[in-house]
Formats: sequence, C-alpha cells, structure tokens
Amino acid sequence: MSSVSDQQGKPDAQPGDPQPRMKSGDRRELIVVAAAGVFGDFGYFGTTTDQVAKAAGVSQPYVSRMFGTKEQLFLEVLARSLRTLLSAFTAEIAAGTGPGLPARIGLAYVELLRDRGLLLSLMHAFVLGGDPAIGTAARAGFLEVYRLLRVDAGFSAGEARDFLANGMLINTMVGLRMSDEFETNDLANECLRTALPEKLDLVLNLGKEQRSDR
Amino acid sequence: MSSVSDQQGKPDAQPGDPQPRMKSGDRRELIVVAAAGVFGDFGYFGTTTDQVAKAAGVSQPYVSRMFGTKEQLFLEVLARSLRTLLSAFTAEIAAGTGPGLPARIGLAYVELLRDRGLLLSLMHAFVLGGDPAIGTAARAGFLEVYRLLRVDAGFSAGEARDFLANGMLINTMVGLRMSDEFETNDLANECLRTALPEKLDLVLNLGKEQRSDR
DNA sequence: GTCTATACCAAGATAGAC
DNA sequence: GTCTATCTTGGTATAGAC
Repeated sequence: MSSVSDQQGKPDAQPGDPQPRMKSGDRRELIVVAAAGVFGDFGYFGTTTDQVAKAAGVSQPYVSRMFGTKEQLFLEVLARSLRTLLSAFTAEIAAGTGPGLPARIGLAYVELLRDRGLLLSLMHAFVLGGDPAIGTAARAGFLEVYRLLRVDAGFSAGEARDFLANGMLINTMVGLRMSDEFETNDLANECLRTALPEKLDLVLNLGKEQRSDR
Repeated sequence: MSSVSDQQGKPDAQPGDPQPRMKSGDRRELIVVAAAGVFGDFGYFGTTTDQVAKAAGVSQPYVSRMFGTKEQLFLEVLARSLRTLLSAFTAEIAAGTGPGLPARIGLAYVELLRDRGLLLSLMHAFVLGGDPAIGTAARAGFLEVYRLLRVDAGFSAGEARDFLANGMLINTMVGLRMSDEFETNDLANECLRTALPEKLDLVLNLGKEQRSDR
C-alpha cells in the first residue's frame, strides 16, 4: 500500500508543501485514517484539528472545511473503525463457522492493531457514552458488534462476554502503552503475555513505533 | 456520610453562594471527589476546571489556585481512585484468602461503582498512556493492581487476566451508558446481565442518576 | 481561605485568494 | 481543491480584594 503522495514521486507531507490536488473522496479517506491515529492517542477532546491536519499533511482549515466540525470527523473515524472491524469478523464467519471460529475471530481482532488508532479510537468513543452524538454512535456500534458475535457467529452469551472482555483488556493495555514496560518490568511482561498469547510481537512493534514518533 | 456544607445547615453548592471557610485539606478532598465525577464523564481533556468548580460549589480560580494545574488535579483524582480500589481489595484479602476470594474481590470491585467517577476516571487515564505524566501514573497504578492480584491475593496469571478483563468490560459498558438501553434493547439487556451477574441494579441505578443530571 | 475580575493563549471555524 | 490569514470563543491561570 503506497502512500498517496508517492504518485508525485515526492516525500510525504512536507510542512509548507502544497498538497497535490486529489479527488475529494480520496483525500477524505486519507484524513480519516490519519485522524484515527491521533484520536487513538489523545482521545476526542484531547485531539486538535491541527494535529490531524499535520498528520494528514494538509492545512488545519481544510480539515474543518471538509468535515464541518471536529465532532463530525470523529464520527467518521468511529464509523470507519466499526466498518473495518465488522467486516474483518464477517470474513472469518464466512470462512466457516465451527469450533475454530472464536480463535479465528480473536486473531482477526488483534490484527486490527495494525490499523493505527482503530481500536483505540473505538475505546475512546466507548468511554464517552455520555456525549449526545458520540455516545449514541458508540453504543450502537458496540451493540452491533455484540449482535454479530451472538447471532452471526453463534457465540453463547458467555462466549461473547469473554471475547469482549478480553478485547477491552487488550485495548486498555495498548492504550496504557504497557509494552513500554515489557522488558523492564516482570509483571508488565507477564500481563502482556497472558492477555495476548498470540501476536504479542504485534503489540510490541506497535509500541516501538509509538515511542519513536513522540 | 453527610455532605460537608450540611454543617452549616445550608443546601449544597448554591451558585453565587460564598462557601464557608474550611480547612484546606477538607476542601481539597471535596474538590477531588467532585472532580472524579466530572473527569469520569468527560475524561481529562474533555473536563474544564470550571465544571469541576461548579460540581464542588467553589469558584474556578480557586480550583486552579489549590491544585496549580488541571493535570495536577487529575493526578490527584487518579491517586485517590487507586488508593480506594487497592484498599477495598486489601480488605477482602485480609478477610481471608481461599476459594471464595476471587468472587469477593469481584463484588468489591463492582461496589466501587458507588463512588461516582472512580472507575471511569481510571479508565480515562488508562487510555491516555501516551501522556507523559498521566500515562506514567496510570501504568504504575495498573501494575500495582496487577501485583496485588497476583501476589497478595494469590491469583494465577490466568485468573488475574480474567478478572481484569471483566473489569475493563464493566468499565466500558458503564462508560458507554449501556444501561440507557437496558429496557429497550434486548441485546443490551443480555450483555449487561451477562457481564454483571451480581449487582446489576447498581449499574442501573447509577444510569438513572447520570441521565437525570445531564 | 475564597472570591471577582481579567490576562492570555490555544483551538475551531470562517473568509477569501489562488 | 487547497492554502493563508484571521475572527471568535472558551478555558486556564494570575492578580488582587475581602
């Protein structure tokens, strides 16, 4: 997946560099993806539209112009995150139900960590349930995931709970940057290993990236 | 537990009402408790010092004056939340280890929902692990809880994980205000019942309060 | 110890050029 | 479609009175 500005043969997002013109929809997608990363790190209120703009390599007013409000942008990030998650799960279900499904959906979930900020943006949305717009969308999204697990995937109520509980724990530990302590703290080490028996390396690599771009 | 201003025989926190003088430490505690509620609803960045001041019935500059910065205030809320949680767990351990301990600690955890904003403030802190000050404190707190479970309470790694995972799921559903949908949405209903086999009413009552003071 | 008034800054959104 | 310049608001922190 080459970065968009490669089509011009130029490096990404140089500060004052005017961006090449682009179809509105493509640029929109680009900004939403960049926004997911920033919202994942700082949450809805903690993120500025300028941070998003910088991450996407466009000007701050352009972000406002394109999405109207920061809230609208966040809602689009949320929608994209849920869409991606639901289709990843749906793909596993389509690949066959049966005793192996929970494990496969679990792996698919962890793989979503590759999509920078996807799960963390969701998590930030989930803890803002009191917000009129965000809370409504977040609840609906969570319930849609629950429905998919129970109905489409055929999980029992207990299986769905266990799955979601583990997911929330993983999200929390990623949000906590627990991987920062992986080598230096035995408890952190064990905690990560226990919560992520598979794909531990994914979280650790993620942690390195995060540390380097602060 | 009577509210502090009752000692004056007056109703709480009237808008322009100058607050009675009080020992600095008492007022501090009062503000930290009020702040926990607000931070729990809106998170660190989403909360204004003015909201906290209103909730505590003092003036906004007084909050700044007393805590220096919003960050310092949040760190004190975080510290108080962790202290309360750890001593609740410690009390259960002191009451006896053995096969019943996990269940008792689980109940003690859910009881913490009575302390408005306690678990939600923690949750907001956990997803801000990238913040230099908050992240550091949050990681240390989380690991201290993990240590207590593994060492003091004698949980196995798997038990500790299961316990924490369920805790994070409960926090998430509370943050999501899932209880808003309890009566109208069958999936939400089942999801809450499954995650909170005990003390479901506690979350539902909490939900009512939250809805009424928005 | 607590308030009122205010300075100061950061951030979201708008206007208008290109 | 995208930028620069700017208006406006809201929020933190400070000064100073009581």
